[in-house]
Amino acid sequence: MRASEFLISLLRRATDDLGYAWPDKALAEPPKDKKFGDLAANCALVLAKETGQNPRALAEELATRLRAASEHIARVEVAGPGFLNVTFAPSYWQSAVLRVENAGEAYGASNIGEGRKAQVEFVSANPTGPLHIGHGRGAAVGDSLARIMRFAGYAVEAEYYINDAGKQMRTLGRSIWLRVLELSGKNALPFPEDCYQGDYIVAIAREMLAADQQLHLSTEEAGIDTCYAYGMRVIFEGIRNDLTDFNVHHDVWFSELSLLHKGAVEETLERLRRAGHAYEEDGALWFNTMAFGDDKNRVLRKSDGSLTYFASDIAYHANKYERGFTSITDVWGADHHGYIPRMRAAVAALGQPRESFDVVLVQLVNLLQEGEQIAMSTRAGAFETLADVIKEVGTDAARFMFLSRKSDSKLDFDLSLVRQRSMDNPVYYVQYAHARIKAVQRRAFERGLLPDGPGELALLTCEEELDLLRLLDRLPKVVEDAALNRSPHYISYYLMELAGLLHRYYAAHQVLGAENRELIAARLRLLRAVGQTLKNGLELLGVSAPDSM
RNA sequence: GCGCCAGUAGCUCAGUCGGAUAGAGCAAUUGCCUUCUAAGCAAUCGGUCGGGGGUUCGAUUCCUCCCUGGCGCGCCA
Repeated sequence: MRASEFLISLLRRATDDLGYAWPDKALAEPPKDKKFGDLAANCALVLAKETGQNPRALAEELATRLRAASEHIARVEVAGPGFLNVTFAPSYWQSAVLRVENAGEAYGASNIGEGRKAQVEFVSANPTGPLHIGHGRGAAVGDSLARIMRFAGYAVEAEYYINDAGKQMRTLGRSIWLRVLELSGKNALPFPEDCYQGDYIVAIAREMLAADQQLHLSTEEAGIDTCYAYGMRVIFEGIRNDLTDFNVHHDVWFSELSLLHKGAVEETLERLRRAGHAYEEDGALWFNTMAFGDDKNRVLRKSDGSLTYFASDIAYHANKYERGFTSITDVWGADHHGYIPRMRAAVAALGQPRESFDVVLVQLVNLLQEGEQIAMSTRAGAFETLADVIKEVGTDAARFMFLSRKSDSKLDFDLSLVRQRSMDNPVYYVQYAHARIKAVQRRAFERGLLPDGPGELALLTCEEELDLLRLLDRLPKVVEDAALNRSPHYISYYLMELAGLLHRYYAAHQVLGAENRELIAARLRLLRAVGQTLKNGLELLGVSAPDSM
């Protein structure tokens, strides 16, 4: 059991003995200042507030009981307004190594998800052009979130929703078709503004013409259809390749068209109508989202008979619930935030609990070079696409950069910084810690010092070692928090801190140069546990843990 | 005009279901490589947590009013 859980279990017993119910808001966390001990518990403060008691007196009573409660408790002090500052015996922290060794690759995993079926949907970019850097951030966040939730005990499926129906797909076909005509010298008209401008459209047109030199002789209708089918396939292949290169995995690729073919959208509209949430007005079909807190009601079917995106999005989410997910997380670009109230309204109208649906907003990415903004124009400039960025800085550096910020805040992505090997670019700092450990292990092996030696963990008593042990102990809690708050960046910050402690330890103490073999063996065990923990954390971010750098 | 997000050290950012003297990296200054990887370590410097009120024993955190920036407010997709 990790330390904070252990402490809370002791405190629960103590409060029980005193005849109080355990306050759920009470926490046991490392204090800001180490001089306050290993963990600070605020339960006396919370309890005093609830019961109108003197917090310090209550804390004293709890402290007395706590001191007698376990041999692992070395010291308990009442401080400030009524904190319980608790210091554990080193033996407790040393046992963290055992917990890492026993769990191995699973260290940090937990079961707070209780096996609930959870879906994380992310990227879901329309297959009308290559992924750009903003999609990359959503991809990193969604993919990492799926990994983290899986590790925290959810049964996670990662999904990509393909908007393969609707007007923009026809626009794609038309864009390519017009380029085909242009390249064949048949059309001197200026290229329309509402068509896709990117160079990739021209490239696809050229490719198609090379394969079929008679293509431009088709009728417009057939030409557009051909171009659409071909273009979508090429672009979609490109998207899948980019995601693979970016170490991003989706379990399910869900087609909007398949929903329409099944009649699921009509069915959903009928369902809303029967439930009294949809009504006809001005020749259109409306959804009364205001009844669920939205600003205004929204159109489902326009007066010209065509469906809105919102209609198929509702059907899509209804479908998610039909597939048995009880936790649904959508990762959206922040420019879609205005969509949240109506989607929440839809979830409520479908009779699903509010907490079953989450949206993680990912803010736009500001692409810089040497501190200067690179214009994200429609022109296909250098480094605009995700593929270019990966090529330029690598998957590890790009993912770590995306995941080391709260997703809902703007991100300056400076190519020159992400390329740099400095603390401005912490991915190397963390990876280097792992590589250093591996280097020591290799050297130990060469010298015949087995990394698997028993090593008396009780010898790990210096301050740097205890700092590492205390932090190892916390990983499971960090993963839980990251999963519950849908915040992959918690993992990044944890890893930077752990890497920092490792580097400090490395500089302060010789592992292989320790006084005796027992101490060497104990330190090798500690290093191995730290290495495993770094690796597990990096895996959650989808970043590699290299053995050497 | 309305709504969402943000404003924390010179820069980039954590922290915010109320807690103790607000943290990290970078930058700046100064040390540390004949010893396990210097992509590293140590030390110094650096703050009215955008501003004003309020609630509280206690507010960067909660409420309220402003200021600044980004985004969004279609029978668009």
